[in-house]
Amino acid sequence: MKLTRKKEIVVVAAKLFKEKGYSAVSMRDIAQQMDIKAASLYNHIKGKQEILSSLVLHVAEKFTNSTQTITSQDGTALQRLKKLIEVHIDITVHHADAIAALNNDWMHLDGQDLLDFIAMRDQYEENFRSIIKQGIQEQQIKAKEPEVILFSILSTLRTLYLWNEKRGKLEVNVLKKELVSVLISGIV
Amino acid sequence: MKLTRKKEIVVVAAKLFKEKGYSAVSMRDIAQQMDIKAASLYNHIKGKQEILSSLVLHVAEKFTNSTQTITSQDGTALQRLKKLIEVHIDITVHHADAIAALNNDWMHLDGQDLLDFIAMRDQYEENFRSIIKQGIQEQQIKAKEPEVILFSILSTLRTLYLWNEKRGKLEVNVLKKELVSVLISGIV
DNA sequence: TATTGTAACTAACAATCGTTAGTTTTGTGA
DNA sequence: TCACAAAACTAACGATTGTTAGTTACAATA
Repeated sequence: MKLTRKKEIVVVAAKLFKEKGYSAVSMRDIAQQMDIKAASLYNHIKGKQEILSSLVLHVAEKFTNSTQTITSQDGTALQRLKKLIEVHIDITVHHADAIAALNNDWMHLDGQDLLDFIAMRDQYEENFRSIIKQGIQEQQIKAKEPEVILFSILSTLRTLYLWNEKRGKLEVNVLKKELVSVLISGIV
Repeated sequence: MKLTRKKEIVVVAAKLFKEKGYSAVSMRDIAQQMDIKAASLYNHIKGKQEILSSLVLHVAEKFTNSTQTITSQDGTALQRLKKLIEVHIDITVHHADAIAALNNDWMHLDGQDLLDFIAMRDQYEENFRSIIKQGIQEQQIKAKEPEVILFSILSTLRTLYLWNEKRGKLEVNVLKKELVSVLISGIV
């Protein structure tokens, strides 16, 4: 595996991107965090853009593939929705920093990477939307504005990465159970 | 009102910050959008930092004051929660761009501005948390983990600014009603 | 008309940015 | 021990950053 050092860079960069955003983090910042000089980074990566795109596209694929798998399998809308929330939590717990970049820095991708990202994001949303519409049609889900439901669940899931640190003692399985309950059944 | 031109700058900057983030927007970008040169901006503002802080602190105060007012008034937890959601929607509709900066660029504040912001944010969250705990105590709200409930509602409200453009045809009052329903009663 | 304040301008500054070229150190396998 | 590749280094580049100094255009007021 020659990839070891490159991955190290990406992981370190992700942590810095999460704190200050892609644009506010310099190559010298990343290098300093690794105790090397900025120029040395270029022995392992092509440039700053490559760090961002490996970071963002990799985790974007995970999300898109997950929704794709779920929508292609059997199940009621509610079963699918529950599965979707759980998968989202799993990915978030393991890739919190990358998700920060996905949420906040995707617009700094360029060229084909940007197009690819947008395509994946749209497909992800569309899969999510279809599950909700299916649920409304099957009368498992209230006939509210589908976009309001989509938005409120999606916002919560997307921001989960911020909250993961403070999660602390809360077990992942407890979090899954509670969040599924809150998002689906409400709080009253 | 000598403030006219300054406010113009802040408004223009806010729109740019929303698209690319504070760090990726240069003073020359802002100036170009106003059809003047970058140096001319300094006839009206002290620097880039001042743009950010007027933007962020102003709207942060609105939020903190709102929750403060609500928690100081009479009402059940659910009534307060409903009011909180509605107020949040109102502020978001009128200050979407500033909220983008508040969400994504607050960490680029410096000195006292940063401390003030964090204090307001903490106070806001604490007010929110106390309402939920009150609701659980009064058995109006399910005895779930308070932090999970707080987090899921707060995430949705904080990300609302992103969704405000796509809201389009949806009336504000309809949005309020639907969102209150979804966040409190769930979707089933 | 003369004056004054506002708001624009040009030009330039030091600092920092991502990146490249060329060189030296380091570790590994023959 | 020697050779080679991996990975670090120094030095520097052109571009861009936020900002300052000094000057000019223009409108309102006295």
